[in-house]
Formats: sequence, C-alpha cells, structure tokens
Amino acid sequence: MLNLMVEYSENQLDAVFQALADATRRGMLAHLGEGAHTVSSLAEPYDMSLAAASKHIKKLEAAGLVEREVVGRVHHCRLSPNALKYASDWLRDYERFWNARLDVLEGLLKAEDDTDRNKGG
Amino acid sequence: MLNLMVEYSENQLDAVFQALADATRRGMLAHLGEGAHTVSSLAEPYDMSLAAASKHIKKLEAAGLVEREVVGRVHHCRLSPNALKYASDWLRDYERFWNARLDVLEGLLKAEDDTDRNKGG
DNA sequence: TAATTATTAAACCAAATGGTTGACAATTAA
DNA sequence: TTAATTGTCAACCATTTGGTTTAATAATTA
Repeated sequence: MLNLMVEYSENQLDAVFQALADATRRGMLAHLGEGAHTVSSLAEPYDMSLAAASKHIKKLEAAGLVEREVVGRVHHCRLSPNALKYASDWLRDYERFWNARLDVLEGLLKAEDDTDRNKGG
Repeated sequence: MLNLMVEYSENQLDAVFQALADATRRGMLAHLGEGAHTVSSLAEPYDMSLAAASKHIKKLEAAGLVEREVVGRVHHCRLSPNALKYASDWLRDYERFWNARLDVLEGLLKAEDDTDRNKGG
C-alpha cells in the first residue's frame, strides 16, 4: 500500500526526527540558517555547559543535519540540508497519501449526507 | 531573522517530532492511512504486548496525530492530519529559508570559481 | 450472573536522554 | 615557555522511554 512511495531508512528517519524533537537543537539549526557557526557561538545563547551544547551538535551531526570542519582548535559547523530534505520528503509523501484518503472519506460522507437530505426532504 | 516565518509552538513541535521518531509509531500512522483501526488491530503487526502498543497510540494522540472514538468497548483510531501538517509546514519553512541561504552561498562559490578560471586561463 | 473481550492502569526494569563537573589534548597568544 | 582558549571525553546523576507483567475496568455474550 505504501509501495508507491519512496523507501525510507527507518534508522535515518529515527535519527532525524529525534534530532528535531528538541527545541535547543531546532534553535541551533535556525542559527545555522544564517551561516556557519563555531561550537561556542552555537552554544552561547543557551543556559547550559559547553559540553551539553557539544552533545546536541554531535546529535545533529549524527542525523546528517550538520557538517563540521575543524580548523585549528575551532570547529566550524554548517547546515547540511540533505537529511532535512529526507524528513521533509517523508512528511510530504505521507501528507499526499493521507490527504487523498481523507478526500475520498469526505466525498463518501458528503454523498451520505445528500442521501439523507433526499430521504428527509 | 525567522520573523518572516510562521510561529510554531516549541511544545507541539517537540511532541510531533518525538512521536515521529519511532518506527512502530510511524508504522501505525501508515496503517491509519488506510482508514480507521481499533487499538488491537493497530497493535497486531507488532511483536509487543497490547499495553505497549496502547502506549504508542497514546503518544500519537498526545501529539495530535491521531484521534480516538470510543464505541462500546472498542476504541477506533483515525488519522488527524493537522499535527502532521504542522510539522510538515515547519520543515517546509526551514527548507525554503535554508535553501535561499544556500543558493546565495552557491552563487558566491560559483563567482569565486569564475574568478579563478579567469586568473588561471 | 458468570465468562469473555477490549483496553487501560500500575508497578517495575533496562537503556537512552539531557544535563552536570573535572580532566584532558590541541592550538594560539603572551 | 607559560598561559589562555576551544572543544571533547569520561564519569556521574535524574528523568524519560519503551518494554514487561499483573491487575483493574468496562462492555458484551452466554
């Protein structure tokens, strides 16, 4: 039934959605939308230790949402939108699929309603 | 910088992405795409207790992805695509935002490349 | 009324999560 | 060389997660 749809790796979807399920990490992604940031600059807005922020970034990296380039002692992070597209495509696929089903359902309900009206009228 | 974008509730995004970050729950959503299912029928494909499946369904419900109608002793679950649209819209917003930034970056890199070619040629 | 069915609730467990601190390695600056 | 900066690692802690099992509850059926 889902054979029409692209196949997605469960593990990758797990990792991406899990990474997105945290406001700190979503905030970091938003900042990375402006351009590359170092680990400390990404951590700065948050009321947590650098180590904690570093863990968040590692999780974004593991999900494929962020890439890192080490220059000297500074780690530059930038967005890597492929994984994001992955999740987005999955959602879009499901939305299309479900909306189609719901349209059918809506049509059936409307038809039923019309029948009722004719009976009652 | 994100002021152009719709505002999203962090809690709702947490709940939705968290709900989507599990293959069992994504599978249940896929089955619900076919139409309504009872709790036991949703649980049937999975190698886990009914209680465990029931917890998954509760989480989908809490995220607003699933609605439940109790008829006698059976609980009928159906898709409620609003929350899904919520997450999908968020991703789409970010994608647009990021792609715009990346297009600029790509343009800059291309321009640089052209300069190099002129220098080198 | 008693048994069966559909589902949740409660108590428990192991593993994962999100945080802390302190030590460490590497790089840069004085 | 010494000191400061950038970031990770390891150990630890409390809470959440995803599962179990054993009741409990509510609705049907016999």
